[in-house]
Amino acid sequence: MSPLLASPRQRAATRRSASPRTAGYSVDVVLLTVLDGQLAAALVRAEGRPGERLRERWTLPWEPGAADEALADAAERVSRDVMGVGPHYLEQVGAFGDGKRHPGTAPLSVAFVALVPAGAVMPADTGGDFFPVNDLPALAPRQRAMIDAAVAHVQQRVGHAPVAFRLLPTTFTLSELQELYELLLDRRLHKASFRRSLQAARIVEPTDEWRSEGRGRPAQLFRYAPRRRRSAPRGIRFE
Amino acid sequence: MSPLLASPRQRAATRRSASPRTAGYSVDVVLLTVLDGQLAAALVRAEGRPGERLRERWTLPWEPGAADEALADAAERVSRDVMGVGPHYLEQVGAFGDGKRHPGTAPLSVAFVALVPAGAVMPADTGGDFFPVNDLPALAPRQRAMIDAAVAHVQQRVGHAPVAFRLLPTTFTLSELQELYELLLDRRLHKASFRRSLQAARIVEPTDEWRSEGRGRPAQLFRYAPRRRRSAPRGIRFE
DNA sequence: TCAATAGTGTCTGTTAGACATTATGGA
DNA sequence: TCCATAATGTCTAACAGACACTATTGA
Repeated sequence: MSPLLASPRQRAATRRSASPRTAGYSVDVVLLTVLDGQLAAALVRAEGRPGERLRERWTLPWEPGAADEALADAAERVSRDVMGVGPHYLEQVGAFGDGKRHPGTAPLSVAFVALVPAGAVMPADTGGDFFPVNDLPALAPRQRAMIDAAVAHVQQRVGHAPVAFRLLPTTFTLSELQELYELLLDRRLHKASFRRSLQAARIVEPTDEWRSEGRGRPAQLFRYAPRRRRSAPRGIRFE
Repeated sequence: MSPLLASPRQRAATRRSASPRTAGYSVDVVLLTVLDGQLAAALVRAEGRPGERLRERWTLPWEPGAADEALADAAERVSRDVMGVGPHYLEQVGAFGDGKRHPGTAPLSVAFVALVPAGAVMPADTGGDFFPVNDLPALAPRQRAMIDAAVAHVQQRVGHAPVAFRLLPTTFTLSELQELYELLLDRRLHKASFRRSLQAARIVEPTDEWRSEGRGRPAQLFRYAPRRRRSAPRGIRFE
């Protein structure tokens, strides 16, 4: 079988089988997207070991770590194997061990979080699917912990990094953007204040397109377009 | 030699020598404190390999990871080996690999940051010292990266976790607290506003002690005493 | 007394949130 | 036409920062 003809799933499975360059850790990627107004994570079918019963089992996409490679390169490859294209946002979440079980035999896993724009489709040959993070199938405990940490990671960065825009298509309405912020922050936001802050921050620009969504006035579409703007934050936040 | 009589340095060195439970990663700890108005990190003398020249070499305190142990437990033990007591604050920074060299042979290192109150003394038998993070001796590239990331980690959390209070003695003046915030945030703060925000947050309480520091009016000493106070942050911060 | 630092009261500009109003489409 | 949603103007309370002032010590 030529590697050029292998599906992403086959390539990943080949890589996961023991190789000489394998080190004692795995690189796991939590691909997050928005689905039906909820955060959802990509899972792929776990390898069925010989003798294992047939119930469907899922796992985070992962591959064994190589001793001489940058962690982020491995994570990007894992992401591309799942979605067909590289992620728009990829960041390390941390290392997980603590004796919790993992599909691989590695004692340690390095988790990454990748963001997938809402509506992006996972190629069929990936053999995976997106699951709402609040309604996940049974997973290895360590992978469950990595998903929780990835979601917390994104929530913590939503005010300091353009994570929300990586979860939206290139154009979007301001209501969609606000709903996403409310989902990530888990609290309601004031519409007028939200738009005032957006305008002051100068990180979106209007397009000349409008979208009519059922009843009501059509909404203008915007795109992410951060402008040079340096403003030291005022005050301190104690917590 | 009985382990009960061994110094922390000897215990750590014994643990670093290859053991059956060793996995393919190391646990490195960046112990930060405040020294002369600057952030400083703890370094210990590197093991002199046979045939190596005599120039003094330094390394972050570390030990090899064990396959069946929680990462944080190893990091706490490393911290205790350096300072004699467990740290008041310990948090994982992330995993570092990327081919950069490390004193050990591990392809991967998990970095932790620990905070040490200003003025705490490192036991003499540790064989280590604190170095200002802006004036470090030669270090393995991976450890240099871990120190940089640890400092950035603390700076990012200063508004959301009580990291500043872990870098101060149990009692302190409000001017000392403000100077520390200014050091961590790298910007000047307004005195009256700083104290108003402190009062509103109710995270310090006055003691009945005062300290006279050379000339000028003596300052009242405060202690960290967070009270139940839930206030959702207002607004969003775009950046 | 002067100098230096701690601590506080008052004023002002900015901004988050409440509220109301207009705009513009579909049913 | 009515209804739903977009978009925006106005008002107010909260708050950050400027400034000035008092308080209390050592030199």
